[in-house]
Amino acid sequence: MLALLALTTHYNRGEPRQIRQIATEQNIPDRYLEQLLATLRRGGLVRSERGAKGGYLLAREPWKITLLEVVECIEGLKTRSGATKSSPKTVESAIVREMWQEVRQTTHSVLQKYTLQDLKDQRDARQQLDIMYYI
Amino acid sequence: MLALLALTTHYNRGEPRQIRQIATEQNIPDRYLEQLLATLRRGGLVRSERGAKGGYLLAREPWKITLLEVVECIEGLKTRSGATKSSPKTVESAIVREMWQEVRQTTHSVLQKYTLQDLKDQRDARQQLDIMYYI
DNA sequence: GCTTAACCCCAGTGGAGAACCGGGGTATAA
DNA sequence: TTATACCCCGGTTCTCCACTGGGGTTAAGC
Repeated sequence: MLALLALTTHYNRGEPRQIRQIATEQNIPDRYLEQLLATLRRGGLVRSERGAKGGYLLAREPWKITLLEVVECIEGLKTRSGATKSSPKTVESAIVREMWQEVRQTTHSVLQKYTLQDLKDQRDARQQLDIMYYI
Repeated sequence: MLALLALTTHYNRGEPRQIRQIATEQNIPDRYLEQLLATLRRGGLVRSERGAKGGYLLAREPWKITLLEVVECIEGLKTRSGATKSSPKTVESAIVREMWQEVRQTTHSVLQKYTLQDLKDQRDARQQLDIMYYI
């Protein structure tokens, strides 16, 4: 999220952002961040440019990338416990499962209502506030 | 959850329910269930009677026990990553943290709106439906 | 009182996933 | 041609969860 927020910030510049920079700014180990960004690239959320002066860019406009997409991309759309006919053996387990499904659904709807742009806007507003308080 | 649902079912009988029975009915390893119930007891959600003919009972009426209480009891009200002055270093991380906090809050509100009684009612309704379809 | 059924406490094991590190390879600007 | 930065793959460490096992203590029933 921090990395994508960083990419969002530099989105309008049109030029790629390097792993190293993001890593040092956001205190993320760079080799680790590399893997995360690779996953996001395979998921079609960012694109990369290789070679010197290369780096990463958002693949789409930041207001078209929801946080839900981000989460599902990096944690891989888990259909856990082998969804293939893992039958809800008892009525009780089915009820409990559905209850958890509802929980899951609400978190999805929260994550879906925010985009990277929203995050950036919030951050900008917060920074403005901090400056005003500082004065 | 399954164990508590079982206890809810037998709540009106006033007599305790044994770990073994619940375990076999709900396909839970009994030694494991023992620990979970011990945790729930320490959290004040169930009470136990020792000795022969002992077992577990709900500590309160099932409509006064929310699923949120259950979850927080067994997973221990985590203030993760050492909440003690783990300062939100950057503005970005603060924003992201607050976003996750909102997700967390919505799951809490979902879990809070359901009680064990609700779960039991749902199960009873489901069972009735199953019978009708069977006929 | 003795047995037995049940809870009680504590200490460990195994697997999964997340975070992270390292060693090389490949594309591209200068 | 070289330096930069992405690319791929494999391994390590840590933590949590589910689960197991070895003993204790309480209390009902004979």
